[in-house]
Amino acid sequence: MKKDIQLGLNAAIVAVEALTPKILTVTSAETGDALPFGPFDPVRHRTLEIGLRSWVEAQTSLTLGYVEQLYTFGDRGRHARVDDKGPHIMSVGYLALARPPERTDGTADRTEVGWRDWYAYFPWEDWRKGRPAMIDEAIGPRLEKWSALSPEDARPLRRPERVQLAFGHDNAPWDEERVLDRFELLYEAGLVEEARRDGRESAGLWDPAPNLGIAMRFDHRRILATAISRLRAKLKYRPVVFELMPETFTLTELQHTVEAISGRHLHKQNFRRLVEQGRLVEPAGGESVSTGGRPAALYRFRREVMGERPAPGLRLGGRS
Amino acid sequence: MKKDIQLGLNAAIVAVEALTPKILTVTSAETGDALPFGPFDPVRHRTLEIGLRSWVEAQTSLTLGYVEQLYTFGDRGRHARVDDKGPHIMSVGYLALARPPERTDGTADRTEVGWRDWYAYFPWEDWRKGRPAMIDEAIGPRLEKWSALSPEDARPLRRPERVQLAFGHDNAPWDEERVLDRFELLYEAGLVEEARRDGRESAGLWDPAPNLGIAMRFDHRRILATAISRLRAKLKYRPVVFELMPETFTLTELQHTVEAISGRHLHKQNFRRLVEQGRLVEPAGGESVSTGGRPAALYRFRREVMGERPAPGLRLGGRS
DNA sequence: TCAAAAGTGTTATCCTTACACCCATGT
DNA sequence: ACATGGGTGTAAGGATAACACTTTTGA
Repeated sequence: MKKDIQLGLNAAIVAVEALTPKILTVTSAETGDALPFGPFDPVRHRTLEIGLRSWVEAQTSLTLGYVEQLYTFGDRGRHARVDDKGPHIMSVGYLALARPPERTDGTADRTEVGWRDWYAYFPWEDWRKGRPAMIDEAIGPRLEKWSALSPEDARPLRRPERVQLAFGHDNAPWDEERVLDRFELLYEAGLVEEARRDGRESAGLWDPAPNLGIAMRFDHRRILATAISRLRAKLKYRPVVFELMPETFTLTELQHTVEAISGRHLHKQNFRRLVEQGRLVEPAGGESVSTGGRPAALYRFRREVMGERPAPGLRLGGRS
Repeated sequence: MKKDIQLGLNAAIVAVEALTPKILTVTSAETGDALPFGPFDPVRHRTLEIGLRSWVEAQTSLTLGYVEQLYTFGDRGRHARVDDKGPHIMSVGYLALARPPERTDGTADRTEVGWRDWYAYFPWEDWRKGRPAMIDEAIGPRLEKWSALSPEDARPLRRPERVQLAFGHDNAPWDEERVLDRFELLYEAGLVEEARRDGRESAGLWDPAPNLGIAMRFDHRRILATAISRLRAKLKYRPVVFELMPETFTLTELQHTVEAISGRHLHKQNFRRLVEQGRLVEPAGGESVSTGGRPAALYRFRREVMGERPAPGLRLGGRS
């Protein structure tokens, strides 16, 4: 006996302003923060992506540029308490990139649409000023404890390895792309609010850690983690940063944008050489209105690279 | 007015035997080749992946190891003639890896389940013996013509650039990961049977090219192209090859497997150094039963790497 | 002894990383 | 003149790509 299903679309819409990566959220007093969500109506829209663009534009008066499908979730129990009665709702997650926000007018209701620093949801992901202290203070010890509870429990890997790989303890390197792995660990260990809310407190140790990021509705923080992972990875082999930049920009602005997304600090010259060797930009003429120092030259994206090289991106190397 | 939807799951199940990459297909006289397909029943299965594993095991008596979600298609018109009446069917594509097939018994009916060389569907993708002649003979000229029809039509890129990037004409390098891009070009240009069948003959030039691979049902060949692209890419940063290998193997067997998947010929020593430096394998003791020459040492996968390095894979370089 | 496949050694080259230093502008 | 950010030169170390050659087996 087949059962019919309803499909929802979730969008992680990203923009970078000055030094902060921002994500479009819908907040209401009752339910907290959520990603924009809309139903998919197969009668009105030919493809999922068309459906997504359509309601996003209607709700936020924002035109999306780059859009990419992330993942489809069919997990029962996504919607907190399961009753197994109503229609089954599945959801497809999307990543979308937008130009810096002017101001986004929310929809009516008592909900509020706005841009928020994504590191508010993942404070441990921002390494631009060095390794965040909370990793060694709040997260590390608690994950060690959880890890010791049943170290042989092996799904993909055994717990100690997972923790070490994800958070780079014991001089293992930090891999900024593993945003999702890290969030999943914290969830499984019961260290984020979502875990308790979903009734997993018994699984881990519900040892209330101070401020492991703001929680989101349903599994939206998981979708956001997927989006960040994907974006951080894609940066390196496809020129997606430019979807987030204005028409012309300085090299430092470009670097700051990449740093905001990847959460790492980058070496100035090496970054510039990368951009230059990759022939990703061309001089746009003119100089920026200086912000305190010497005025910077303006550049624009060289769209031609997309037709020249196989994988034009910013091959940021290991550290620094 | 929301309309309910039915969800189907498609699996591209891959195994490599000797020198050929194989894909599990379901063939019937009426409908031709198809990927294994099953409905998703949200009542019986908690997640999509569980649902997939369940019917694959039931139908093919094959236990899947590695499974990865590829993409969700909601395109109307996927199922050839649209009537807009029946339930709307969407499908989620999966990539799965299996050990070399012993023999897979088909389901009853008049359909036949079997393993087929994936290059039967994409003959232009096998570069192990050099650039396939059909690219310059059959494909090149026809795509040039199509490209010239409306060179300014720009979706992602303009046609000439797309063709050059995808097929590497004019000394542009061949990127073995762009399997999907290439198939989409051929489809848009009306050079594969699926295009004509879907009623797109007018769009391109229906200039019957000889044997551009065997067609598949619905958009299954597109899903397969996505699977190959993903697998070829993943090979390079995650140790997925070993999901396709027996417990112990020789380095040459490993190389042949990688070559079968990536469709390229690899340099022997460089490949070995890569494997060694990556610390991906360890000696298993013993030697292979020799097949005509000097017996080779046996190795096994070192699972520990997954816990040691961030992206353990076979970073196959540019060419050779 | 010859074919067939296994298994090294070595070099030129490029890319990555990290040094440290100079330049142009506003206050 | 000095603070602030913009903008280079260059050298050490490592990874890559390509060279050709030796070794061990079975027939």
